[in-house]
Amino acid sequence: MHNTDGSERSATAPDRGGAVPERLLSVATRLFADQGFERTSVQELVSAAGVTKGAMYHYFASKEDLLYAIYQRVLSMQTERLTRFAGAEGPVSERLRKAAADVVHTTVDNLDDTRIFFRSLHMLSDDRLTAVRKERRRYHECFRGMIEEGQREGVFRTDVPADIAVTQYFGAVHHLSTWYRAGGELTGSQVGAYFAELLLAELRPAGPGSGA
Amino acid sequence: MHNTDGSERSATAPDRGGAVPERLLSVATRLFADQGFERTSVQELVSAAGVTKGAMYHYFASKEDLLYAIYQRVLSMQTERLTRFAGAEGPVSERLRKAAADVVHTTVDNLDDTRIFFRSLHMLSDDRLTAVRKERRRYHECFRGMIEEGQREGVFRTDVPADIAVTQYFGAVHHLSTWYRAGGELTGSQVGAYFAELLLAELRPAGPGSGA
DNA sequence: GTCCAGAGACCGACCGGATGGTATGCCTAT
DNA sequence: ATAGGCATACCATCCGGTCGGTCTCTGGAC
Repeated sequence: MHNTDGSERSATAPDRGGAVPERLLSVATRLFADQGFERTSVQELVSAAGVTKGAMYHYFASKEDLLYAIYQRVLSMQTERLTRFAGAEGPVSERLRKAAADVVHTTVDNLDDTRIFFRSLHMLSDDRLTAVRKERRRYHECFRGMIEEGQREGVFRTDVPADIAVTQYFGAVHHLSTWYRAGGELTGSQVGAYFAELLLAELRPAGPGSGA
Repeated sequence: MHNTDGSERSATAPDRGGAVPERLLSVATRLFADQGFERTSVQELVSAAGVTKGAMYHYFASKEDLLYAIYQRVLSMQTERLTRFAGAEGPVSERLRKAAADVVHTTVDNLDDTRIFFRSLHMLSDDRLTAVRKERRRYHECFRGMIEEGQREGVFRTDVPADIAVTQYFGAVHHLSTWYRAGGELTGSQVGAYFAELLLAELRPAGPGSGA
C-alpha cells in the first residue's frame, strides 16, 4: 500500500503508471473517500486515473462494481488479520488486546477505505449489501468469541453482554475515519494501544465483592 | 371550510397534516435516513410530503438548506441536554454516567437524525460544515471536561487521555445508527446503561486497590 | 521472415433520462 | 387591493452507461 497523503496529486495530475484496473481502484478509493461515492462522477474518476470511460467499463461492469471491489479488498484484509490474531497462542486477554490494537492500527493505515466503508454502504445493491453484512458479521462474531471465552474463564466480567462490548468497540474504531488525522500527535499504534487498554479495562471483573 | 377542491394527488399516502415546513422537515428526515441525501430527489420528497416543489422552495432556499435545518435541530437538542446533565449536582462520576446514558437514549430515540448526521456531513457547504463541526466540538469538550474533572479528583485514571475516552465513547454512540433496531431485545435505556457502565469501568483507576 | 486474422485493450462521441432549481401566476385571507 | 402561500410548467445541466471504431499484440500459415 503506497497510500500516502495525496497532497501532491491534484485533478490536473492524472495517475499514470501501473495496470489500469489497479489504478482505477486506487484513484476511486481516494476520490470516494474525499468526496463521497455519489459526488464523484465517472468522468472525473477516469480523468484522474488518466484513462477514459471505455477503459473503465472494460474492466468494471458499473460504477457500483468499482465500489464493491473496494469493499471486497477491505473485507478480505480485515478478516485475514483478525483470524490470525484470534487463532494465535497465549491467554485470551492478550490475544484480544493484540487484535483490538491491530484493528485500530490497520484502520488508521487505510483510513480512506474505512471512510468509504460506512459512508457508502447504502449505495450497494441489495445482494451485495447482504454479502458485505454477512462477512462483517462473521468478523464481529470472531471478536465476540474471544470475549465470551474470557468470560467463561472468569477473566472478563459477565454482567455486560459480550455483544455490547464488541459493538461499542467497533463503533469507536469506525469513528476513527471521522476524526483521526495523519499529522496528529498520536500514531495509529498509540491510539490502538489506548483503545485496547480501555477495552481490557472495561472488561475486567468489577470490584472484589461482585462476581457472576 | 377550506380545501373543498377534490383534486387528489396522493401517490403513496402523502403526509397531510400540520404546517408545511414541519411536514417537509419530518418527511425529509425519514427519507434522508432511509435512502441517503443524494438518493432522495426533491420531487420524491415533496410528493411524500403531499406538496409541490413550489412549496418547498418557498420555505427552503435549496435542498441542502433542508439538510442543514435537520442538523440544527439535532445539534440544539443534544447540546441542550448535555449542558443540563453536565451542570447538575452530584459527584462527577454520577453526572458522567447519567449524561453518557442519556446520549445513548436520545440517540436511539432519534436514530434517523443520527444516521443522517454522520452519513451526509460531506454534503454540506464548507461554511455550514465548519459551523456544524464547531458546535460538535463544543459538545465534545463539555463531555471531556467532566472526565478531566474526575481525573483531577482522582476518581478516574490519568494514564489515558480524556480525549481518547471521549472519542471512543462517541464513536460507539454514533455507531448505534448502524446496528440498533427498534424491535430488538434491548431498549435504548438498557443499551445506555450498559454503555455508561462500560465507560465508567474503563475510567476507574487501574490496580486492585484504589491507587492513582 | 512476412503476412494476415483475430482478440483484447482502450477511445470518445453520444444518448435517454433524471435532477435541482426557476418563472410565473392563481387563490385565499386580510 | 395586496401579499404571502402554493401549484404548474419548464429549463439547463449533468450523469451513468453504450457502442462502433481503432490501435496493438499475438500466433499460426506459408
